[in-house]
Amino acid sequence: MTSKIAIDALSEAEAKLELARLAVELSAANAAYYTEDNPDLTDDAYDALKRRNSAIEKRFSHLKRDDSPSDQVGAAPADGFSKIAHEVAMLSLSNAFDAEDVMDFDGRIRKYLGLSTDTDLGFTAEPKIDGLSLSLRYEDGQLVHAVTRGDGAVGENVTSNALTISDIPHTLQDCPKVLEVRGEVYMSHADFTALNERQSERGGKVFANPRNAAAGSLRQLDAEITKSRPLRFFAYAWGALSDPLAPTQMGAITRLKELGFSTNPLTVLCDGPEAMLAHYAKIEEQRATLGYDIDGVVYKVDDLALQDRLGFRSTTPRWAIAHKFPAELAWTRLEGIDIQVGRTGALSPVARLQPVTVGGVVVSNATLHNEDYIKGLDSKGQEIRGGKDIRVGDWVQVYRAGDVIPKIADVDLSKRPTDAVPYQFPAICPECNSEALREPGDAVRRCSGGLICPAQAVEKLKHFVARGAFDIEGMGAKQVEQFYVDGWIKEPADIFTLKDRYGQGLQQLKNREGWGEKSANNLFQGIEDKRNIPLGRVIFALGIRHVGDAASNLLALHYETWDAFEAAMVDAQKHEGPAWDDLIDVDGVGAVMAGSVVSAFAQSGERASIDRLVAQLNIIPAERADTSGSPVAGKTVVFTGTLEKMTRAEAKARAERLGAKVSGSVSAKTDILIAGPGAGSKAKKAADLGVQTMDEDGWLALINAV
DNA sequence: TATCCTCGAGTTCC
DNA sequence: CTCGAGGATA
Repeated sequence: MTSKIAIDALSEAEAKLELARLAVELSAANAAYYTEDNPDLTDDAYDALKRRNSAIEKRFSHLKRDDSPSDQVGAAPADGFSKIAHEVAMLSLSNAFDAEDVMDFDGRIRKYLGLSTDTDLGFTAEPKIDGLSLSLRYEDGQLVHAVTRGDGAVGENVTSNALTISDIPHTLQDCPKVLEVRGEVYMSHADFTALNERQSERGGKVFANPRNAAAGSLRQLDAEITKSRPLRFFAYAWGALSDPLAPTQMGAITRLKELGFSTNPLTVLCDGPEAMLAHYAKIEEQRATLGYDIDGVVYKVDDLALQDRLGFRSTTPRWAIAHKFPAELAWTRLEGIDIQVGRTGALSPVARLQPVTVGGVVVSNATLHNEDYIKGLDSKGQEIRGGKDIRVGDWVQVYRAGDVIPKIADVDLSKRPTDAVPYQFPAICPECNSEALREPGDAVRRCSGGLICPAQAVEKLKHFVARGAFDIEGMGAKQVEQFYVDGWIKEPADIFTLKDRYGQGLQQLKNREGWGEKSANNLFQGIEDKRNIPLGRVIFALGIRHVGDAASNLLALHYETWDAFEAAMVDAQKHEGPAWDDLIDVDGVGAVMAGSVVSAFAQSGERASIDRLVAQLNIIPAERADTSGSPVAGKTVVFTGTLEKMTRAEAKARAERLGAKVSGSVSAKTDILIAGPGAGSKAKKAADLGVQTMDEDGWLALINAV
C-alpha cells in the first residue's frame, strides 16, 4: 500500500490515481469477503480504506468514478440504502377469503383460458410466509445484489445484509446465466423470542412480532447487526431469468432446492380447488406448530406456459392467489369519530379507539368508510353487522382487513351506554364550513369548497408530490403541510419557484425548524431532479377525479405530448366535436372520466394554475412501448365471431402487448378484422370497406412470425 | 340493461 | 387492503 498523503494535500492527479487504486483494492476485498467467508483484510482495515475513498470523493467530487466503491454492491451509503429497479416487477397477490373465492379463482382462469371444467388444471399450494419479500440476483452463479420489494418497481439494495443470512447461497452451480430468485425473509418464533429477551436485557428495542423483527433486522445499515440476527429465507419464485428453470411451478421450486435454496416443505401439487382447500385445512391445522408465522396459503397455476398466457393485471398476476386465514379479532371501546377531508373533498369518518392489540400491532384508529357504513348498511342498502349502527361509547370488535387496515366487525349492544346516541354525520365540511353534499346514488359526502378548503388544497399538494406523481425527494406529506401552512406553497407551481423565492443563501429555509443546509440543499436538488418529467406523471399529478395512474398513462400514450393533450382538452370543452369523440374513443375512457378531465381545463382558475406549473417543467413525451419488429404495431384490429384458440380477453391482451389497438367495431380506421366462425355484420362491413380480413389461424401466424 | 372487471380513492401502522 | 363506481361487454 502506498503511503497515505493527507487528503487536504492531495493534488488532483494524485487523487484520481488513488481513487482508481482504491476501487480495485476494495472490489477485491469485497469479492474475498463475500465469496470465501475468509476476508484477506480485517474489518478495520477495510473500513479505513472505504472511509478514505469517501473522503477523497467528497473533496474531489467531480473525480468520483462510475464504479466507485461507495456505490458498489454491499455498500450501504451512510444515509440509507441505494435504490435498485427490478428488471421484472415484484407484484403482490390478490386475495381469497373463503372457499367460494377459491372456486371463483379456478373458474376465472378456466374462462380466461377457455378451458372446460373437465380439462385438467393443476395448481401448487404452499404456506404464505409472513415476512418480507426479497429478490436475489445471480449472474454467472454469483450473487450480485439483493433488493427488497419496495414499491414493486424499485427496491432497496440490502445486499450486504442478505449475505449474512445462512439460507442465502453466495454462489450457485449449474444455473442460468442470469437468475433472480425471489422469496421471503422471516424469523422463527424461537429466534424471535430469544432476540427480544436479549434486546430487553440490553435495553434495546423490543419487537412487536417476528415480521417486524425480520424487517428491522434486514434494514440495518450495519450488516454486522444483521449478521447477529437469526434471519431465514424461503425461495418460492423468480424474476428475470436467462433460461427457464423448468416447465412447471413445482419443477422450478424443486430446481431452486437443488440449487441450494430452502424451499417450504409444505409446498404440494393439487389437481383442483378441492385438493387446494384440503391442503389449506391441513396447513391451518399445523399453523401453531410450524415455528414461524404464516398468514395464509398461496395457490399458483402449475403449468408455466399457462401462467404466461394468463399474464398480469395492473398489480397482480392472474395465475396466483393468496387464500388468507381468518383475521384475529379484539374488542375495545370507541372513543370518538373524527372526519377527515380527502383531496377530492370526500368526508371520511375515522374511529378513534381505545388502543388495543390486534395481530401483534397496537391499533388506535380504524376506518368507518362512510355515512351508511356507520348506520350498518352497505352500498346496496343491505345490512352489515346485522344492521347494528356504531355509536361513540360502544364496545366494538376490531380486525385488520387483509392483516393491514383496521376495521370494525361488530358492536356489542349489551354494553352500549344508555346515553349513546346515533352518530350524526356532518352536513358541512369540518375544515372549511362549506356545504358537504351527497350526490344521489353516491356513497360519499363531499365538501363543495374546492381549493378554498385548506384540507383539499393540502391533500392535492400531497398527491402531487407522492409516489407515482412527482415523487419529489425530501418533500413528503409533512413538508408539504408545513409549507402550505406558512403560505410558501399554495399550488404545485410554487414548488418549482421555492428556491428563487426563499432559497437565497438557504438562509430562510435553514432558519426554520428541522431544516439545515444539507436538508435544504437536498430538497432543492430533489425538486430540480423532477423538472424533467414524463407526461403520464404530470397528468396523474394533477389529481383530476377519476383519473389515476392507469388512466393517466392511457391519456399520455394517446396524446403523446403535453401540447397535444392540452389543446385537445380545451377543444373538447363542449362535450362534443372531434376532440371529444377522440377522447371518448380512448380505450378505458368513458364520458364520466372525459368530463372530469375536460373540466379541469375549463375553469379559468384551475387552468391558470396548470399553466403556471407547466411553464416550470420540461415534459417528456410519452413513448409507445417498443414494438418495433411487431407486425401489428400501430394497427387497429377488431375481433369478431368465435375465437377457438383463445378467449377474447386473452386475444386483446396479446394484441395490445404487440402494439395493436383493439377496437369493438369496424370502421374506416380498422386495419385488420379477425373473423372466427359465426362472424356476421362486422365481416360484411369489413368487406364493404375493403378492410383486410383473416381467420384466427392467420392472425396467430402473423403475430407469431416475429 | 345487467354483469363482470378494473381502477381510483380512501384507509393504518411501521 | 377494501369498497364503490366507471367502463367494457354480452
